[in-house]
Amino acid sequence: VITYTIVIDALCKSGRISDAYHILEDMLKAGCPPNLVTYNSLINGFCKLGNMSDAMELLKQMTENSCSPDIFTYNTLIDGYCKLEKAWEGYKLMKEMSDLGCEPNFITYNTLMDAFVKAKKFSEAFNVALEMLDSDCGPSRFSFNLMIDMFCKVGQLEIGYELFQLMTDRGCVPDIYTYNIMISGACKANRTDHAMQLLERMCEAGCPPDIITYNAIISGLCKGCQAHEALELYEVIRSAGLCLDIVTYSTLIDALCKIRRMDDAERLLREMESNGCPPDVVAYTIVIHGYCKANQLDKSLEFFSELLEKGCVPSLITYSIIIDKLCKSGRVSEGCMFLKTMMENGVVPDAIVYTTVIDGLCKSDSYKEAYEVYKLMKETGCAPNVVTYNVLVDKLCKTGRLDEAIQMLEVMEEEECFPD
RNA sequence: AUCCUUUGAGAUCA
Repeated sequence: VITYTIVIDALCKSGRISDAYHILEDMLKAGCPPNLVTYNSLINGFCKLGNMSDAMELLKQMTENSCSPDIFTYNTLIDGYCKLEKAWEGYKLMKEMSDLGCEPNFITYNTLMDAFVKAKKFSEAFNVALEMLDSDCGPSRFSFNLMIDMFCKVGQLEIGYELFQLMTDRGCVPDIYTYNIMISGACKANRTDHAMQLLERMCEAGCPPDIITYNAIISGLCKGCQAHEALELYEVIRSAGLCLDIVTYSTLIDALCKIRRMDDAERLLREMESNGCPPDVVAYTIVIHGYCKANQLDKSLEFFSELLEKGCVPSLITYSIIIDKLCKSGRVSEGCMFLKTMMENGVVPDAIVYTTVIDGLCKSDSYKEAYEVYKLMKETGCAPNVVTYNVLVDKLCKTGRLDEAIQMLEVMEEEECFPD
């Protein structure tokens, strides 16, 4: 059995699921009954391929063969659902296993929390965190890191700090992830002062900052309009013996763009190239955005071509930035054309690009066309957000079409999109 | 045999 199981697991991990399944059939024929681990390995194989129906089928089959699923089985299945963005199915399965007398462990909770956070379902994630803390599953350092991160992401720094204390009390030693998560959280909440304190604290705790730590701080400083301070860190990083990575460079380039030092930004882009760190889409997009803000659309378009020449694939954000600038430079029809090109290149528009175009059309007095785009976005299953409605309502109000504006507010209410 | 967490780019507003 062990030999068979090892082979099955290896086949599953290299994606050869049907071969693995044949071995299971051979085992059954040869009168060598698969054990729990055999089934778990195969279920994991199906789950990793996103084939939940076959995975669930195996769950049934193993039960019939008097092999009861254990915590590994359920965790594997829950993770399978989570990776398919069906965290709710995973959550239901957790309740089910609990009812069947198999208590979830910290891995079960970690899996679900991570999935809910990635789907931005924070209240659900919060709920799972509470269930975990209430249980006696003994959350791991990993669990605490996940929880702290999710509270930081919703701006609840204080809870993050409390959890930091709690984990220490429970004998979990904070690691570099913990510190980086908290530093990034503090930076995002515009508390670079806290971030700096944490930086000192981690050094004292014998956990030296890494490039990710500095990247987080640089990004925080840039957001707080302290681009100059961010640029000073360049030297600090060097003297700490760390290498700048692609994120450091892009963040610094963004800082330079924000203070309109486009020449320096461009120089740094060239420098990263010669330092063996070739710019990616994000780096190019930052420069493109910088030139847009500096009213040099021609330069932006030059960098757009360069990006294509270098074999980078423009992202939704790259397109959005150029579309926005085209619209705002009175070249709305070109903006619309660009949107079309983008879609032809297989990039699926989101609410932000649609809103960008709608805004462009509104501002060029083409409410009718704007409304057409709004309808199109709804037809394609893209939900308009508050900003979309703000743009439309603003235009209606400014042109004295108050009745239609009020109607629009009613639509918002129907869609549970609440005015801000 | 199961989770693998932290850092960079986009839209409205007097």
